[in-house]
Parts: sequence; structure tokens; C-alpha cells
Amino acid sequence: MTSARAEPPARRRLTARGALTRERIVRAAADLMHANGVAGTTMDQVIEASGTSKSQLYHYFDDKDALVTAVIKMQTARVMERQEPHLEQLSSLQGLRRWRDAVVSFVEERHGAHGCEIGSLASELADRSEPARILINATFRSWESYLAAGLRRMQDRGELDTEADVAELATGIMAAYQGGHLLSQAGRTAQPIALALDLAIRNVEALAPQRKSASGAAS
Amino acid sequence: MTSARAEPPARRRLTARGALTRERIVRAAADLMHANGVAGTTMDQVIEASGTSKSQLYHYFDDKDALVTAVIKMQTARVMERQEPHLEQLSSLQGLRRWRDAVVSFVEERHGAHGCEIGSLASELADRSEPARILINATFRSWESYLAAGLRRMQDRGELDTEADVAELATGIMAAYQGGHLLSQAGRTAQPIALALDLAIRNVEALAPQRKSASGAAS
DNA sequence: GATAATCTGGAATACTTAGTCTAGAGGACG
DNA sequence: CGTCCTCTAGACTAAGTATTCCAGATTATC
Repeated sequence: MTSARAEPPARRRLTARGALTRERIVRAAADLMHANGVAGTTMDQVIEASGTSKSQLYHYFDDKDALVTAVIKMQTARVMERQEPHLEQLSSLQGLRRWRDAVVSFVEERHGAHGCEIGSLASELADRSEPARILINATFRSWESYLAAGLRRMQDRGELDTEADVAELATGIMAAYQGGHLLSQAGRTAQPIALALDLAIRNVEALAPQRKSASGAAS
Repeated sequence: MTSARAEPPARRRLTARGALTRERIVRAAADLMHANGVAGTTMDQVIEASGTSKSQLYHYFDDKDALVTAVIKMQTARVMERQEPHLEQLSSLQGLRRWRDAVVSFVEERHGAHGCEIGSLASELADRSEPARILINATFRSWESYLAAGLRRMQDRGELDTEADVAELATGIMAAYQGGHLLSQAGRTAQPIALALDLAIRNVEALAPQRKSASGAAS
């Protein structure tokens, strides 16, 4: 137990200006890597796109791997920010369908181009960098847990069988999302992700308790 | 209409030996690119892994893009060969479950490592090379059509509602496969793809006609 | 078996790329 | 207001990387 510091390399103090520069670099890198892949993005491109210099880049990041780590974290934050408003208050089938619609619209806008920010990173990095894989997997799990929390609220409201395993359902929905996204990317159309999510949601519908809800609609 | 040849650059005659060398190159490239990505694979690595030389590589392929095209075609053939035996005779829910089991076992063996051969290529290339995207999309569609044909046989045998849209179901199952594969890759466990396929198959089960089948089993 | 093709060996080229290094500007904080 | 740390500039290095090229071995085909 000498002076051993665990994981974080204890980044030195950051000036306000420094934080801004760092942010600009990561943002540019994230965009480039999403469009051209990690291996397809060069440090020089990041420098140019961010309007910084070599020494700045290497001042804030030891090497490309460190930059990639920061990019993964930023993309995680981005995706979560985009998803949170929909998932945070998810508590009904209708809410689930609204989420589906938002996702499909998002994919439709770009004609499927550029897959899911996290999904692309996962595909490229999962087998080639263990630290990256761990970060990305954590993002998936946390994303799923948001979904699962919503499903649990649906159980509480009597819209979903309490026997259903919400974690497993969430994984299934997540898979439909990622797979649909990939097929939409290859086909340049939102149809696959729309179908995939519909299929997944139909599963949730099928797990609705026998209608004896508060609304009292007779069969 | 002079001498215009359409797509294929009219590859010159190939000797038996030449065909073999070419094959060796593509096989090595396919393996490397599956493991390290297209951008992460160098021509020199391909040369070394295939035991060939620079002039051989460039004798058979104009450039890296041409090699990548050949790799996509080989991976398509590989995946289809692996899937065909299961999908060709698919005509029942049980057959569908057997397919699922085979897929899950396959993923389990490698602990999720290395995603689907086609899925990885799709993620890396779909946005960066239009010819590649088209090839890959065609593979997905053809793969789905195998699945759809099996579902249609299930309809014929009365195991699936004839109203069900088999093409859409097939796309949904394919998305579950791809998304499940990706999540399994990130998590290094077959659980996600197992759950995703189970979810998709449960959907097919739910579309079974009201039991009035020939077997006449009472409830 | 001549001859023209395919096929192979490997050096050479032109360019990229990640990462280093020296020098100095700018701000924080006593 | 001086001193130290953060921050920036940009040339430089060393190692790759795709691709070309010339020369020669091998094989098809007449």
C-alpha cells in the first residue's frame, strides 16, 4: 500500500480554458469516429476538425487509446441524454410505443446512416480492447436497466404480468434495437428497426395480465 | 454498345493454381478482417498469413477494395453454408428452436467473441463504401428470405397463422439475431442472443393458429 | 517445343500515421 | 509582480502502409 493509485491516472488540474479545449477535441473525435470508425480516424483529422494542435491533443490524452476512452464516455452520455426523456417516465405500453416512434423517426431522418453510436463502437472495439469492451458493455447494461425500470413501472400499474422477467425483456428489446439499427444501416431504410421494435413490443403486449384492470372493460 | 462490359471487370483466365492462390489470399484476409476489422488489417498481414507475396496479392486484386469485396462474398458464402442446413428444412416451431439452439451453441463456444461475420462487416462498411453496403444488404435480404421460406412452410403445415407476414417476421428474427450477437460480443456471454432469439420465437408461437391441428391433442 | 500468357519474387516508392520534443505564451496564486 | 504550472505551437522522428515495378519462373495452347 505505498502510493498506489487505482484506476484513474489522477489527471492534473484543469483550467476552465483547458476543459473547454479538451471538450472540443473529444467532440470532434466522437463525430469523426462515429462517421469513419475508430481505426479510420487519424489524430491529424481530430486536430484539424477541433481546430487544435498536436501538442494540445497529446497534452490532454496520452495516446489514441485514451482519446477513444473519452469518446466512448461522451457517446454514452449523448445516447443516454437522448434516451432518458423517453425512458425516465416510461410506465405504460403507450409510453413504450412513443419511445419506439421516437427511435424510428430518428433513424428515418438519417435514412439509417451511421448506426447507433454505441453499437458501432461495440462492433469495432469489443474484441480488440478489453477496457473499451468493459465500458461499452456497462453502457448497454445501464441502458437496459432504464428500460427494465420502465417495464417494472408497467408491472406496478398492472400493464404487465408481474411474473415477467423485466431484465430479460429489456435485453430482448435492446437486441431488437441494435439489430434493427444495423439492418437499417445496411438497407438505408428505417423499416427493419421499426419491424424489430414492433416485434419486441408485441411481446410485451402479450404479457399483459388478463384484462381486469381498473378501467373495468369487459371482454 | 461498343465493347462495354457491365459490372465484372472481366477477370482474365485463372489457372487451377491461380484459383488456389487467390482462394488462399481471400481466406486469410477474411479471417484477419473478421478478427481485426477491415481497416485494422494490412495488406502485409494478408500476405504473411496467406504465405504469398506482394505481387501475387496485387496480381489477383487491383487494390484493397477489390480484396474486401471478395472477402464479403466469401463471408456470405460461409455464413450461408453454416445456416443452410438448419434453414433449408425448417418447417416447424421445433425446427426453429433447433436453429436457435445451434446459433446459441455457436456463440457460446466462442464466448461471444467475434460478432457475426456479416454483421461486423456491415457495421464497418455500410456507411463507408456503397458497393460494400449493397453486397452486405443483399446478404441480409437473402438470409432473411431463407428464414421467411421456412416460416411459409410452417404456415403450410398449419403451425403459423396464414395472415402473418413472414417477410416481416423474418426481418424481426434477423434483427434479434444481429442485435443479440452484438450484445453477446460486448458481454462475452451467449445470454443476450439466447434471450433475443427466445423473444423473437415466442412471437412466432403467439401467431400459431387456434389449436385445431391434426394431432388433436386436448388441452 | 515455341510462344505468349499467367503467375511469382521482392525491392523500391510515395505517403500516412502515431507519437516526441523543444520552446515559449498565458494564467493562477502567493 | 514573480514564480510555477497549465496550455499551445509546430517541427521532427520512426515506423507503417498501399501500391508500383521489373525481372524471372511456370504453365497453357497451338
